[in-house]
Amino acid sequence: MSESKIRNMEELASVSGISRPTLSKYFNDPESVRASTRKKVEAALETYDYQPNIYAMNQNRRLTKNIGIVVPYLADPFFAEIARVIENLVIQGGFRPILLSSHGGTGQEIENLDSLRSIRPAGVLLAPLGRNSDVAAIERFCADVPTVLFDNSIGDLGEAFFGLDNPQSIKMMVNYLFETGEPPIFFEMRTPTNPNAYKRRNAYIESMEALDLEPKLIQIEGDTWDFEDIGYQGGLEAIRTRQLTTDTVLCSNDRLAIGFLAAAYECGLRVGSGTGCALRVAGHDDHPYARFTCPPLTTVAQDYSAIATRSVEAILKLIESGERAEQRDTTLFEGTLIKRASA
Amino acid sequence: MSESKIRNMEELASVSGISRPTLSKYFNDPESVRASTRKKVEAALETYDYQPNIYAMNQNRRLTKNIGIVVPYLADPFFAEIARVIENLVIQGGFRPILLSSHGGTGQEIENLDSLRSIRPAGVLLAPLGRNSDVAAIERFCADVPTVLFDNSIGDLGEAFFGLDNPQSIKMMVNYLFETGEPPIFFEMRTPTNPNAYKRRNAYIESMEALDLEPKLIQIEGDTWDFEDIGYQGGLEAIRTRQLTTDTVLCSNDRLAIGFLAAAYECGLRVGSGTGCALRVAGHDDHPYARFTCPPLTTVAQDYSAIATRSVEAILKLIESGERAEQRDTTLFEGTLIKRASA
DNA sequence: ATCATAATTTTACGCGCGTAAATATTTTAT
DNA sequence: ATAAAATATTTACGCGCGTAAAATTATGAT
Repeated sequence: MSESKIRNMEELASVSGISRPTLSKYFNDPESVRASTRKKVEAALETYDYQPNIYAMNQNRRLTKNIGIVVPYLADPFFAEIARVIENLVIQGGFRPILLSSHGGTGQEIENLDSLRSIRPAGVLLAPLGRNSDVAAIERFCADVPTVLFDNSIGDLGEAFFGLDNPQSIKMMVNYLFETGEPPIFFEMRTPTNPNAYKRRNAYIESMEALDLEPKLIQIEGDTWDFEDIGYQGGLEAIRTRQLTTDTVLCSNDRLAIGFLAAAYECGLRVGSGTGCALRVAGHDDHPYARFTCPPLTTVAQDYSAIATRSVEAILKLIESGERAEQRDTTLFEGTLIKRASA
Repeated sequence: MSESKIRNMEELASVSGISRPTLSKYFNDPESVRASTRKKVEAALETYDYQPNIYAMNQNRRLTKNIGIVVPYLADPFFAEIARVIENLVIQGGFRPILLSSHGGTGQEIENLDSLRSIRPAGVLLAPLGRNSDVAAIERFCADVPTVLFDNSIGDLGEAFFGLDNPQSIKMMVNYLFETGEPPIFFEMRTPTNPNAYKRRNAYIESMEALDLEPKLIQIEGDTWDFEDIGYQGGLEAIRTRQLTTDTVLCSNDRLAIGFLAAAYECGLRVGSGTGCALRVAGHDDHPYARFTCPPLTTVAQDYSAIATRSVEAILKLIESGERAEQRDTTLFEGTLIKRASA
């Protein structure tokens, strides 16, 4: 291994005996050159340690190998996890993932899209903020860049959408709670930041009415992404002002539930389905920490992996075909009931 | 706003009446041109909506405006939080953050560094995996790229290091626990992935000996980054096999503590410092969720913000000066005791 | 008004690679 | 062996911008 550094493709061409245009072709897609030349190139690459200048490459290519991934809030382990899976799939697909978090802010989301635009990505996977998204800005972005939405849909923006079937999952949970005890009251933010939350509220109401039960909502204030704290504060308030008209609470998501559990604990309410428990609490999403709450949280698991896989497949297909989808492919995955000790 | 799209700097030059080299200078640093020209450029920019091609810029600049940020595990909210703060500071500094997670894997860490190398960053902020890091690879990287380490130091690699003063923080916690009850047993992984853990172990032993107490360790197995699960499994085992020779447990970090709390709950052990409690549990790091465990977790807060701020300052200074540090600047911040209900 | 200084413009070249067209070579089929 | 098809090479140009040097213009203090 002489390891003499090579500065550009020209030099690699001379030492490998392969012409520069062919090398260019090789780096664009190794399969596009004859097997014998591929071998020669790879042999040279092993002794000479060179990699093409990514800026020069991308400046001239019609399409970069970049795929943007935008999530609303990376400090939320749910999004961190799904982003991790997506990143790996993107790399496997031969592309370079660019992960950006909107940190819960409209401005940041737009900046992220602008930032992505400036690197001319081949495609983008976007989990939008939802209610706080600048719809017009996203629409413009989707017009310019092939974009697949996940987790959270906005109108019919994007070439495809993959997410959870909220009506199904909430109905499943409501029915389960009703069958095993008192019907649930629904604990949520009054003005949620995210469309899924609205769908869940509506699904709760419909599920209750289908059971001939009266829906009851506890709607707490809060407009940040500190859901645990919002759930905690709101939980304290709800408990102290005796808003709990039933012993069963269904939280709109696990992070709210984690906060609510902390509030219940502080108020001395024992949570669980066993005897001696004052309250049952269920969440939604199967947050990575839901297994470790006290008691462990009954919830609905989203199929992370399916959402990630299908989203990546969709964007890769779009990129490969070079065309836009004739019609938006919307796929909703069913949730799975995860029974734990809390309800 | 005619909004006629402008394709390159040449065109902007003709419509703005400013020469292209001056425009180039402006985009490199708006402050470097005369105020009157700056105004003209910005006026043109408002009507013509143009932004320089980032690839062409970076191809020719000596230094890009990219700053890499590498954290060991982004699904850990601690790193997600600190990364978020760092990202913002980097943007404020006029640079473009590139956030990468090593996902707990040596291979990924090296890939991240290689990936960063290929985009020729002006500097890198690296929180290494620690024990699992490929030290030689990181050393080579540091030789090529100005790098500041944080959270976790490796030998004396990097131009600077900012992290927690583990001996101080652990001693503080041990003393607190001893003064308010029984001395703590130390709950940790046998082969931690991270140097801080070793420092904490040693600090625990020294702190106990300083108090003329016998250090006791519970060392559990596990080599992944699923600390909650490791703490949970290890906690179950420790409780069931009666390894707890005292009623006070100091966990090496909050994520282990979260798992341990779940185990204690499952075993029916009431945690807290009040009467009727069987166990006191303390953690370390002030994890974002530590406030919401049941009971809320007594822990040591790291000064996120100081670590982030100082790290960014250091890398910006290095970049600006264009020189390497004469000697490594190592700064350890003191932890703050956060008293909650768990101990 | 005068001059020294600072900023800008002009001109020109280079960065590393993509890509197209024409030509040459290799592979595959007959 | 020979022709047809596939692949590689040669040549040449362009991408959008950084940057250096020299010439020009604007600025600000006296």
